[in-house]
Amino acid sequence: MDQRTLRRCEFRAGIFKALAHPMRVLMLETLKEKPWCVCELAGALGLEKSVASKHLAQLKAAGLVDTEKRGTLVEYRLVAPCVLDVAACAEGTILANRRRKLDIALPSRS
Amino acid sequence: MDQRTLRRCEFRAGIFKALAHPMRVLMLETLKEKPWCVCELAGALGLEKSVASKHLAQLKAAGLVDTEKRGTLVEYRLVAPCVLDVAACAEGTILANRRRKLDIALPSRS
DNA sequence: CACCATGTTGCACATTTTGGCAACATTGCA
DNA sequence: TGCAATGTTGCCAAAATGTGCAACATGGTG
Repeated sequence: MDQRTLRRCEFRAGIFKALAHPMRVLMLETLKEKPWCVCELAGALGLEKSVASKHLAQLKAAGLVDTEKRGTLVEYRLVAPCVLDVAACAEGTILANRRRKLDIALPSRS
Repeated sequence: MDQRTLRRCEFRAGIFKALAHPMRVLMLETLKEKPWCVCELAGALGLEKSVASKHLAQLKAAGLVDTEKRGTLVEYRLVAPCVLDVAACAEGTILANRRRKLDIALPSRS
């Protein structure tokens, strides 16, 4: 409960908050392949450009993506690919545990 | 942009949303050592018991923790420890990248 | 049974987040 | 210079979230 622990939890919660939206997860997965500019992402995902820009700004504030200006457009690229691996790990663990509980609840299916 | 991809992103965003609060992150880190009941956690973290219960309910709905009734109290235990490793990985990557950018911006410090 | 400890739920209120629209800034080009 | 393309920001309304308090449910004990 010391201040240092609280700071760490706030920082990590901030990272997770940036990931806590389906469209932002989808954006990161899209950026995994190659950098995209805002209008490309907005078009591919069916978003208003302002909405896409705001989502990307949140990801950037969390340090998950970075930008590079190229003339009149802004390229976003993924910084921390490990968060996507983590998402896959968590999803796998949670689904496996959910299945395990169902097997216990319904043993007749064995 | 197919439905299957969208479902996956929604599921993962749901996991991250459950993690997107400092107190819930702290709860998971606390549960890493051993199972705790609600009143113990509430007391240790300085929370109303109702608040602690609601946070834990969110973690349980996301599949990150599980419960076991022991008489009049309810024990919560961690299901997916990998999310804590993910948090550490992401934090490390982000902080390293942040430092790298500062070094580029301020090369005189080398 | 009454009583207490533990958890959960309902409600009200404040805060935060989200999406859409318009306005503005910046860059490239004719 | 004017104009078009790209991004960002400001504002607002709707939706979601967080917190505290009270009420309720459940299980153990005298």
